[in-house]
Formats: sequence, structure tokens, C-alpha cells
Amino acid sequence: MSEDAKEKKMMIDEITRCPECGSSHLVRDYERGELVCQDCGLVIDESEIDLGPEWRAFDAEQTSEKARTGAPMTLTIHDKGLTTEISWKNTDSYGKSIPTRNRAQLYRIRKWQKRIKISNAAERNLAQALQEMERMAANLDLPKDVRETAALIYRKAVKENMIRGRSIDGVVAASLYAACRMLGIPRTLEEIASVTRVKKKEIGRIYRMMGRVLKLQILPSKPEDYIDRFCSKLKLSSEVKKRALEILRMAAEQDLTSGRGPMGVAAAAIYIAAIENNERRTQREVAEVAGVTEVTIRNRYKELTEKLGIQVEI
DNA sequence: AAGACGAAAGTGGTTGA
DNA sequence: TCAACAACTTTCGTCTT
Repeated sequence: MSEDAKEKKMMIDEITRCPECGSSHLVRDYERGELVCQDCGLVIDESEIDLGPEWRAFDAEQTSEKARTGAPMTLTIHDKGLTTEISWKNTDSYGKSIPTRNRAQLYRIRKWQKRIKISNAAERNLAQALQEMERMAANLDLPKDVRETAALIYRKAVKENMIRGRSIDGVVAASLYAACRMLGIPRTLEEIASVTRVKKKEIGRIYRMMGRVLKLQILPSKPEDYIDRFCSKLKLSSEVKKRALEILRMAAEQDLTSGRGPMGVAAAAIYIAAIENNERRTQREVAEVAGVTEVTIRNRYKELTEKLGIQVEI
């Protein structure tokens, strides 16, 4: 096992207790790529951890024995990671330097390899776009399956000639946004827009067009999907989280959620639940993490308390 | 002084004629 | 294609804690 891999494994093993409440009752939510404390609800680690091959190896020899395959095929590299790489070092596979008389030949091989690999403008664009996508996804701590899905969507978009007249970055951002929603871990448009210079409006527009042209099966996002993340950002207990979900369930029964922005509804439910549990957060704070305004929270809050008959002690 | 409240005007998107 | 419309935002003055 390489030094890097060893180090990585150490870091993963280190996190066994919640830094907030000390509980060791931690559960990894693979779907969302989050490590969550079951007792206080803190999301400890939002970043995705690649657990690597499922077989175990204890030294370098075993690693090479057990690694039956090379790197997995991935959509996030423009050629799906399947072409041959030729090193730029002038050494052979034993590390011996290559004699001068063979260097010219090697140079020609490299040149053609490069030409084959990125053969036309479309390939070049794809390579660039996927690189940009990787950067954005890394900034947002998105799990690998989101990246793969986003890459697939982007490839489809290219096939449908959707890039023409639009910026690559815009289409990349919209692909990521769509992938997040398809996998049930929605990020707000704002969050996506924060890691690119494409405007929120533009991303939304491309996203909607994608839905139509590519016929993506995307359900409207539900308020429930946001509760976990918002509560965690606000450092609210799991009781509040539970209560907020309950409020949402009641609201859904009375049709108070349809036609409303899901983030606004989620924000109001959290706001109410927090007050009920004496963990009051200001409208300002909740609005901040939910990406809506205080006014919207007030409106939803009023609706919810009135229609559901919830009495809030102040 | 900060937070909550609500009115008023503006924005971007959907819908239906 | 265009106007009406619903949801949401921005802004701002006022009240409450």
C-alpha cells in the first residue's frame, strides 16, 4: 500500500467520536456522502471518502496481487480513462535512462499519442469542461456519483448540440445542479453559482432547457431533502430535525407545500421547530443558510402556524 | 441595537387566450 | 405573442425585546 493510501486510511479511522457531543454513534450516509452523528445530528464530514477496492491488502505485494484491474472506467475523464498514458520521463520501465538514439522515436510516439487522444475540437472542449466540472464539484464537496451523473448529463448535452451559443461553464454548472437533484441531494442554485462565474439566472435557464431537451427525470425537489443540511449548518439538535420533518409531513397533508418554494417551506419548518425546542435561531440566520429571504420565512411561518394550529411561545 | 413585522414595488417565470 | 398571475425578493418604516 502506498504512503498516501496509508495516510488516508489513518484519517478515516481517526474519526470515531462526534466532536460536538462525544458520542461514538456515528453513521455514514453513503447516499449523501456525509458522516452524521446519530445523537446530536451533527454532520461531521461532508466530503466523500473513497473507500477504494473492497478487498483488503496489508502490504505492497498483496496490493499488486489483489488488484485485478486497473483504474475503473469513469465518465469524468474525457476519454473515460481508457487510453494509454505515456510518461514524459526519458526512462524505461526499470527507471534506466533511454539512450539518445531512441529519443527521437519516443518523441514521435508521444506526438502521435497526443494527437490520437485529443483529436478534435469537440474532444478538447469535453476535456476542458470535465476538468472544470471536477473543480466545481470538489469545491462543493459533492460525492463521486454526482460527478459521474453530471458528466453523463454533460455528454448528452453535447450530443444534442446544446452548447452552441451558451458558455461551457454554464452548461457544466447546470449539469451538476441537475445531477444533485436527480440523486436527491439538492444544492441551491446559489451554492452552485458560488463556485463559478456563471450567473444563477443563467444556470437556471440552461437547467430548464436540459430538462426539456434531454427529458431528464427530475422530480421537483422536496423540502425534506434540505432539512438535514440546513439543520446541520445551523448546529441544531436532532430533536429539532425530527420536529421539522414532522411539521413538513403535516404541512404536506394540508397541501401547504405544493406551489411553494421548497427551500422556503423547509426554512420555516426549521425556524418553528427550533423555537419549540428552545434553540431559537433568528430569521436572519435561517434565511441565510436556506438561501431565501426573511420575508419568505415569515410568510411560510405564518401559514404553517395558522393552518396547522401550532402555538409558538415567545 | 438587534430582531421581527408587514406594506409596497419589482423580478423572472408560467399559463392560458 | 402577450397580459394576467403567483411566488419570491428587495427595500424600508415601524414596532418589540
